[in-house]
Amino acid sequence: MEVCELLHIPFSVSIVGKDLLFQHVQFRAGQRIHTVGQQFVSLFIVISGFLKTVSIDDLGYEQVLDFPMKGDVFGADSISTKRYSSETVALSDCSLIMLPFHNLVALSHAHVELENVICDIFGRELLRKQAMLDMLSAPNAEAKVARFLISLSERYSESGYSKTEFNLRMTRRDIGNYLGLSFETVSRTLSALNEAGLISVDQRAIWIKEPDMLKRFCRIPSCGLQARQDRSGITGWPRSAPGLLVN
Amino acid sequence: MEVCELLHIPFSVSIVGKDLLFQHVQFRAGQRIHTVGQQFVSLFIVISGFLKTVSIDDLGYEQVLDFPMKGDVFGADSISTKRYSSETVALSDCSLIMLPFHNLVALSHAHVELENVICDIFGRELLRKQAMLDMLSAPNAEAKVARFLISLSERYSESGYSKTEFNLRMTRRDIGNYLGLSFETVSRTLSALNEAGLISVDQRAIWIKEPDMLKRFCRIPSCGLQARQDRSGITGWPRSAPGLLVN
DNA sequence: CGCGCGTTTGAATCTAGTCAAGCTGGGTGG
DNA sequence: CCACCCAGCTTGACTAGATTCAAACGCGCG
Repeated sequence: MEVCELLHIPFSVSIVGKDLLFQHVQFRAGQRIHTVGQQFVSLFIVISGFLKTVSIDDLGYEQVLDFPMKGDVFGADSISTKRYSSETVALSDCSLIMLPFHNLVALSHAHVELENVICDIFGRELLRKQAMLDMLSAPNAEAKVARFLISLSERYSESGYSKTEFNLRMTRRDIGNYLGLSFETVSRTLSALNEAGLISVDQRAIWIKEPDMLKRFCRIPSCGLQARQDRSGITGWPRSAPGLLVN
Repeated sequence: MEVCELLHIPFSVSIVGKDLLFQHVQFRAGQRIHTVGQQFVSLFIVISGFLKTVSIDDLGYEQVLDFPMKGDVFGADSISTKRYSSETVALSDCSLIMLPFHNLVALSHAHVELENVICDIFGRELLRKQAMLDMLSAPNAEAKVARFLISLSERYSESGYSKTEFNLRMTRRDIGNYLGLSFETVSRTLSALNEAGLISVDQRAIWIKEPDMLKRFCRIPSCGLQARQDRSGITGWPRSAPGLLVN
């Protein structure tokens, strides 16, 4: 079953042939898959292409929430509200599978082995949000951008692309909005990482030259400054490794 | 059924009497409910008391994720990983209900009307994370703290406490870590809001004097500066209300 | 009473935001 | 085919706002 394949979950033979329940849909770059306020009907799985999902508050301010790509599920954050709370736009031509949530629930009734597929989808969504929190809570701009690049790198490699060379599909502005930075800062930070020899940047093209170095930047700011989390409550110490003190 | 009551969800008579499946547990202030790496067995519902959940990365850096209180469910972010990815500590004496996840799943098999209880729990968790993202993505310290206070206020009022007068149960340091600010900035910002007459602060005691004013601070910085989201991509315009432009 | 933790407040520093100017590359129309 | 345009990107200069370091105060507790 194609769906299971994309999600990397095991599937049993009993459900082979149910593919017809879920239809494929194609979108061109720039098209909107769903909009805010629209009634929630289905989840989407990305087969190919790149997208961005944006929440828009009552005052019209936008906040980029995610950049779905191959194998990702989106729309899950609207399950509880029954209406989409965000909109997602195709950044490139892309093809998706629609998973009408109703069908999914029905299927999981009929096939007990699918029970945890729903849990799994939710779990993914939670992990996704957690990852985003990690980026936003990074100590400074360098760490945020570094984490963003590492995260992209890992997701690309999971989808079978190169882990070290890829193209950014979104604008600096989108990245900045996503990370809570101005787009100038994103641009400057990329230049700085380039200058430092950790990566190579040419417009949208990224080449991660020193992944390990870059990973170190995810925590420790460049100039040897303290990481921001030093401020965190050290309540609950000592931890398992008593030798390693964060301060 | 007490569980349903706490979660504000309807319950049918068919499940009355199943309470015994879920046991109550008490904790004293400072005790740890679960720790990182421990095997995931159950969710917890807060009956009374206040807690904080903290994630701890491989380097020992802490990040406050949540401050659960009456009616909140915690532990849900560990369902997919099978191990707790965070730890939660009691900030005051508190009593909880344990919901062994396995039992919950079994129950939902037996009683179809419970089907969406699980969805509901996940939905709450997603909304919680979204709320946290909103705070972290706020344009500046004032907005973050204002949103934090408003959010607390709403949660208190949902639990039957006063919406305008309450005690902070966590330290400035915890708040700072949660919001991505230094604890000095938190303290200063509270003082500034106090000075401005919007709230009254005395150590842990908070009194929200001008809720509406405070809510305005959630978006618009004090000195009439631009909101940070101005930077966001304005891709996808025009929106439904073409008159309202964010810029 | 004195110790320690949490809090407040001050002063200096520095990061990231803002404003502005110039560059690049892709697409359009003359 | 070339010139133009425009959105996106880069870079510089200045500044507002947050962090850092430091000192002092209040409060609870042994």
